[in-house]
This record gives sequence, C-alpha cells and structure tokens, in this order.
Amino acid sequence: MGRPHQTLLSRTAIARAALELIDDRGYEALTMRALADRLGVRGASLYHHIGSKDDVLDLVSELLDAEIDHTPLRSAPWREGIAAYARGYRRVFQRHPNAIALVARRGVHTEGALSEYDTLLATLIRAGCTPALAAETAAALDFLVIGSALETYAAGFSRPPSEYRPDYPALADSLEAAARVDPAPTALDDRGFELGLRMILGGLAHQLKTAPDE
Amino acid sequence: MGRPHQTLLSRTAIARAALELIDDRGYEALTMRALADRLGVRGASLYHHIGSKDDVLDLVSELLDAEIDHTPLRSAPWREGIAAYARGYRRVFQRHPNAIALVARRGVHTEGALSEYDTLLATLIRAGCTPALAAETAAALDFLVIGSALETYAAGFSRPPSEYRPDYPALADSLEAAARVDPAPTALDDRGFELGLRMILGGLAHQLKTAPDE
DNA sequence: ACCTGAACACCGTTCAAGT
DNA sequence: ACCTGAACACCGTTCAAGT
Repeated sequence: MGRPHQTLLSRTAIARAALELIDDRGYEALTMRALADRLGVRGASLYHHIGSKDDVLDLVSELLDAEIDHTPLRSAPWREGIAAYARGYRRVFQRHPNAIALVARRGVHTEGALSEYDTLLATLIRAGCTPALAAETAAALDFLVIGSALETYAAGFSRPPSEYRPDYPALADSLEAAARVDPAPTALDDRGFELGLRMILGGLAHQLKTAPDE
Repeated sequence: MGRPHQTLLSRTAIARAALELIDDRGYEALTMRALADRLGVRGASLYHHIGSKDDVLDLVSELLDAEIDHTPLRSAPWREGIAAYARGYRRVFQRHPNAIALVARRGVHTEGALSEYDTLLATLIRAGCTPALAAETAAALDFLVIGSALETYAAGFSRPPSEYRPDYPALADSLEAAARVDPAPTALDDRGFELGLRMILGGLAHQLKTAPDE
C-alpha cells in the first residue's frame, strides 16, 4: 500500500472541494471541518496548506475568475465582443448561485482578474474611448454584472404578481406584463441585464460617434 | 429606581443597536452577545423579542430601506426624479458600508420596499414605458445601484496605478487618467455609476421618443 | 412578561504530539 | 513534511429558573 499519505492535500484541491461544497450545500455549509471531511482528512490538516478560512475564500474567488471566458474581448467588433464578455462573466455566477455571497466579501478582483480588466480597457480605448472614459465604462459594466448576479440570488418578488394588487398596482401590472413576455423566473433579471448592457454600449457608441475625443 | 426592568428591549431598539454595531465595528462584529451587551442585557434575553439572528438581519434591512428617500420620484420631470432617487438609494449604502454584506444575503426587497418599487414603476409608465419595459428598466437601475454599492466596498484596485505597469498598460493608463479627473478614492465608482445612470435613462428617453409603444 | 445562568452543539484555529 | 487529537475561545440558541 505504500506510505500512509503524502500530499493528500494541496491548495487547488482544497479550493476545488470548497467550491463543490458551496455549490452542493450552500455558502453556509462551507465549514473547515466539512471541507476537511470532503477531502478525507481532519479539520486541523487544512492549516498546513492554507492560512485561514479567508484564504480559502480567496482561492475560491480565483477559481470563479478563471471560469470567466474573456476570449470574446479579442474578437471584433468591440460592441459585440464586450457584450459577450459581460454575459459570460454573469453566467459564471448563474452557474454558482451559492457563491454569490463571496462577491460581497471582496468582489472578484483577484490577481487573475487583472489581465481581463486590462484587455477590456484596451478594447474600449481601441474603440475610441479616452482612458478615463474607458475606466468609467468598465466600472458601469461591472456594476451591472455584479448587481444582476446578486439580484438573481436575492430574487425579490417571490409572490404571484396578483397578490400585489390592489396596494401596488403599477408593480402588479409590470410583473404580469413581464411574465407574459417570458414566464421563466429569471427572465426579468436576464432582460433587465440585457437592457442595461444595450443602453451602456449603445450610449457609448453614440458618444464615440458624436464626440470621439471625450 | 422603580422595578428592575420592564421592556428594556423592543424589536426596533434591537434593530437600531444592530445597525449601530455594524456601522461602528463591522458586519462580523454583529454577534448576539455583543448586541445584547450594547443593550445592557444578556444574550439570551434577545430571544424574547426576535426569533433568530436572521430575524435581526431582516429588521436591519428594513431600517436601511426606510432610509431611502423616495420623494424625488414624485417630482417632475421623470428623468431627473428617477436619477435623484437612484442616487439617494445608493447613498444609503455609502452611509453604511459595513452593511453591504446584508444585501448579498437577501437584497433590499423587504416589505417596506414594495411601495418604493410601485412608485418607481408608476413613474416609468407615466413617462411612456409599457409595464414590461418599466420592469426591465427598474431591474437595470437596481443592478447598477446594488453593484456600485458592492464594488465600493470591495474596491478593487488598491495599489497605485503605476504598479500595474508594464504588465497591464491599459489598466495603468485608465486608472491614472481617472485619478487625474478626480483623485478621490471613490470617484471612479461615483463616475461609473453616473455614467450607467446617464446611459440607461438617456437610452430610455430616446427609445420613448422614437417608439413610444415599446 | 421578561431577564438570566448554564448548558448544548457547533465554529475557526492552535499546538504538541505522532509518522 | 504532513496528518491528528485535544484543546481554546468563541458562536447561535434553548430552557429551567428566577422576579
């Protein structure tokens, strides 16, 4: 059988197990003891590879970052490329809804995210933005992605639209109309995100056409 | 002196103390024992008034909701009214940065938020939106507010811009240009938010002018 | 009715051991 | 070098007791 154990654990194995645990059983189920369990080891062993639970959360953030497909940013035309990138960014959180609480902790600005941002900013500048405008646009796109990821998770209006009548008639009308357009529960989130994306990128295109130097 | 204590505690007193504790010492310092301490009582006493810590967090969410000024929504013209409302909404989180983790838990859609949403949607419909478009626009605005609140907290790029060179030249350029526009640390967040707001409301105004029925 | 002390089952983390 | 058992100081929560 060989020696009892040499390197059962590694930082990446721990990170992957942590993300699996979050996906399977929720963010609150991520406990050092539960994590060790999933790795066939006892809680204290983890501390030979990671410094703290916070350290583990950082590693999971990096895993999520790595899932973002930033190849669309390299593809012309810039407007479709950026839209595809933003959708892919958002899709990572849709795949890991239980991990969204991580975002609130620290954002997704891990070390690995820097080159993505650099590419996004370079794309915007190449499209005609000043560097300052590029930074603002990237921020706005980020807010939209992060905000929509969170809202999906928090899904506000859980009751059937009709229950909001008669106290909140505009709310009831809007929710019913939205459900008629697409009854899927996340459809309104998706459409709100797409609207924001269209407005930001459309507005930017218009601004670049009329005043290319700011 | 009177009798020893009758109703030292109440749900609102607990909620207010909880928000104070979060503001003063951070989200993680909100402990049932620390909360009881601040109220001059022992931990177990709290459970005569609230059901669980989760219950307390909900109460704090309602407190934050109540801080949002939604009077601008009633003021014409709609575009400025909605912009002022969104800024005020965001300002609540700027006043309580440590409370942003609450948002990830549940969003801000407490019972008290319903009438705000109803008013926002009514304003959009009065401005010419279909109910479905109003819902999507409200969602996009929400994403922008929530996302920008979170990003401020998570403030990504903490190092001086020059450190990102030469690996990430577009990032360094953008951050330096943004700092020249306004060196305040949250300025880029503010400007990104304003850009998103301008794009969404401007795009909407344009859409309502060219195709008033969708 | 409301506050309390003590207890329960958990946490994250440390550390002297073992191999 | 790496895993472990036992312990530490904490959690949220419960409950029999006191007033």
